[in-house]
Amino acid sequence: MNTNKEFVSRLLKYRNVIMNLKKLGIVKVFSDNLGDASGTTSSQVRKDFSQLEITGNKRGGYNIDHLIEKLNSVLGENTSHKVIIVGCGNIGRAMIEFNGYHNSSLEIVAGFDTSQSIINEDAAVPVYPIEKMTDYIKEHSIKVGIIAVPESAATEIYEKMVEAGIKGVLNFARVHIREIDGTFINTVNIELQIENLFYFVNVQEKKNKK
Amino acid sequence: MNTNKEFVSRLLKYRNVIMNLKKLGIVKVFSDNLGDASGTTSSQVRKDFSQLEITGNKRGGYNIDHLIEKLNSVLGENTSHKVIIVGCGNIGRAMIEFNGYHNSSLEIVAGFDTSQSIINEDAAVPVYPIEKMTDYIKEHSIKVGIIAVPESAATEIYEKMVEAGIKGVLNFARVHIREIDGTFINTVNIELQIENLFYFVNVQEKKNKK
DNA sequence: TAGATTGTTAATCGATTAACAATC
DNA sequence: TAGATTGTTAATCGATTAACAATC
Repeated sequence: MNTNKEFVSRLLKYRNVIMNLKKLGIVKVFSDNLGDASGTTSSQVRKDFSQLEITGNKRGGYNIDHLIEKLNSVLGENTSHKVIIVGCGNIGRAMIEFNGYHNSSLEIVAGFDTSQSIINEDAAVPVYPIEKMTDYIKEHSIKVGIIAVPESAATEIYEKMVEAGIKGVLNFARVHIREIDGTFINTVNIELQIENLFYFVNVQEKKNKK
Repeated sequence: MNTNKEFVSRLLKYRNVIMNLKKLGIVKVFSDNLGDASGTTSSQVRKDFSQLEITGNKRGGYNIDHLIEKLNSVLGENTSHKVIIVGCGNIGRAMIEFNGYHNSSLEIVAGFDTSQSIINEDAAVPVYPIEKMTDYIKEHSIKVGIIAVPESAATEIYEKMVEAGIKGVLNFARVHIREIDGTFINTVNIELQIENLFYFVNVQEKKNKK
């Protein structure tokens, strides 16, 4: 079975769309609709489902409850995912607040920082000094962490996290971190995304002028 | 020539790495090092350069100044990119602040929101009521915008932005937005990334237990 | 039934990788 | 020279797409 990142991300998108449809009272869905809503094609949807041995009805599409059940058994129940965050500057703090009122699957349970002025161990989401990170990860069996520190510190923090037992990292720093065996890194590089957009916008603009 | 997103993103990464090397006083770089630092392979680097007709020296690698010049001519100078942001809640505000002290290529010039309490037209980065968005985009010829509104509002905002003249959008909302012809959307879905990590971490954990 | 949609196979496509001759 | 690295070609790989028979 195909198990790459893109495949899993598509499955997560499908589930997300389906959950929204369910809220609207919809009972069945066609590969065509699901493709549109997920930004892919009907072929792709059917192919993916086929790999998971999810079957539909030749004319009636896919039953939503059935889909959810199957997707959950592959993806795991969409329960809350406890996560810590290192670096509680702008992005870090935004993530913590985002966390609070958005009823998502993501639950940030603690933050860590070096700056004395940011530390607040009594907040709803406590922010501890970085020295306490290793113990916290071990005590709470944290498996996934977010890195929101400056690029110069990212690799070092990553290594410390992994040493303490973290297996997955979402990296907001603007450096490439080399994955340690048995761990996973997803990188979100906002500036790169913006620069990427400008490239395509500019190229098109030049074309149009011709 | 190859012009997909991944290709352009690699070029941007190369430039970023090279700029850092230059700061360190380094004059030439090998495809091997550049691959490592960008999270790709030496083959890929040489292939990419070959497509851009960037040449190195059979034993001496690539001259950094030469590389920067060539990359700039393809990617455009890395000057400041003026951007607006719609939705100034948590993520939006974080982006605005991030913007301030990080000397990056990204410059957020204005924010827009519907919430009266957030609006502040006199701030360093002013936040206007959403009604003023269209005029602002036209007056300042803004080409790229960030969407940081709840998913229910994302598509509508996108369409308004495009109508006003925006060509590229960075989307933080958790929905797939269908691209209007001639425009570009990059999506950053943080929750999806986290869920994606948990999937792989969990799969591995199960494997290890066996 | 006629029409629509699935499920699956084969074709396509393009990106990545490997390999190695050229050459500094 | 010997060794290292580029530049390019060909091979590989896998994901996506297209197509259509099966069937509800």
